[in-house]
Amino acid sequence: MSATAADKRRMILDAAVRVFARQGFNGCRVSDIADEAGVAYGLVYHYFRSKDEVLDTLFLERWNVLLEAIRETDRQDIAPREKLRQIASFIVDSYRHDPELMKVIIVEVTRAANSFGQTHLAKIREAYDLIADIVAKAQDEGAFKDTITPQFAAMAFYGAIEQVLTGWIFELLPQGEAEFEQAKGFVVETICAGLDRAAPTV
Amino acid sequence: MSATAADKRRMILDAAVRVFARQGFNGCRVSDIADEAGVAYGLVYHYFRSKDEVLDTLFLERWNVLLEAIRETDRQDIAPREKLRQIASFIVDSYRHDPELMKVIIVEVTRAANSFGQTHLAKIREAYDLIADIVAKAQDEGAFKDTITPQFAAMAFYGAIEQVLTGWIFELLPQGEAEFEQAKGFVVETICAGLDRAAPTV
DNA sequence: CTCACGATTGACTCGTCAGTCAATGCGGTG
DNA sequence: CACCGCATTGACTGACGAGTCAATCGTGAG
Repeated sequence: MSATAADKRRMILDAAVRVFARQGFNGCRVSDIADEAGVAYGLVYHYFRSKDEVLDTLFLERWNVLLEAIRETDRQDIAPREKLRQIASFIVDSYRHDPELMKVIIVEVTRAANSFGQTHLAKIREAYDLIADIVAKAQDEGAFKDTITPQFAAMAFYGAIEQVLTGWIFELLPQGEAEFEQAKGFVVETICAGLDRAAPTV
Repeated sequence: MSATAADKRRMILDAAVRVFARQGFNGCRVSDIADEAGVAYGLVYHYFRSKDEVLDTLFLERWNVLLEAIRETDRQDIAPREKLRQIASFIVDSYRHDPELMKVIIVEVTRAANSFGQTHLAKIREAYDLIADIVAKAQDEGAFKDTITPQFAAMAFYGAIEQVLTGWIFELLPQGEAEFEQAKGFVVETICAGLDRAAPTV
């Protein structure tokens, strides 16, 4: 029994991740993806309308998982700091599990968001808004000080994590199991200390 | 008297900033740059070896200014927190002064270090290292706690700022004079509170 | 066994651009 | 004025690569 239809589609997506990570979205040919997947050129166009749609699909697939993870975290009855820790954890684990996919999402999609559809921007904004909501709620409850707007806090939080991933992606930071765990703690410790009510407001 | 030779080169660079910001590096033609500059197609190749070299030049020009600003800040005999504040200030002001150029640098270069020469990575790393040095020195002096490695701290700091700029660039955050000033304070307050010795280590 | 239909193939088309180059303009110099 | 050398022009070329499509394969139903 050979690969079924759905499998081929998956193979193309997985191959695309490797190719995009290696050569960049603009630096690769559709034929590179087909070759990497061990599939004929035309089959890519059987499953996807265009090269763009392949990238879109990868992004949406993963980003929706992230959004769901954030919502799930927010549903729990735990301290705001713990929520942020779970989110940081999830993102770092996503990188640990599939660094190439995260590289594509961080490096290629942001750039693409510029040129193609605003669709992605809306999705990305959803994540920021969810994080901002968590911060806003924490401020209402008095857990976080309210001298920083939730929007800025969300940006600082997400930006810090993303930059650490970027450091790993471009080998500007050493990476390994120890660093992954360390990073979760560092990011949350740093950002939350700054947001915490107990922190001195300078 | 019409524009001199050096002026034309400058005009091409300035036009490139506008075009790259509007259409992205990959989404524009060299002829778009020439048109925007009000100059013949071939002249671009008189001053630059290739389309890539135009982007390279823009990036290096600006990044070297940033590096010099960081070094100058570090030379002063002021508290580490004040140093970070000056750096954040410089970056935000760079955006205020020329948002299109910063957009190009952040979106097309920093995030594209992948496809682009590794040359840029070395330059980018220099900035991170300078910031990390400031943090390391602060830890030695006991001003910052040493539970966070200087490298991570540098990433968190730079990442937080860059993400705020990205928010402005993609209109995910409101921008204006007030926001620019606010942002400087927020980023430094948040990150430094987390790094400060006085902050609770969780 | 045969038909039908989706899966699969890869050669081909067709537009798009980066980069070239021969021709022309123009300011300075002797 | 005559000449030189750099600045400037824009039509042209050659490569490249996204997307098309007609032909072939494989399989499940009748």
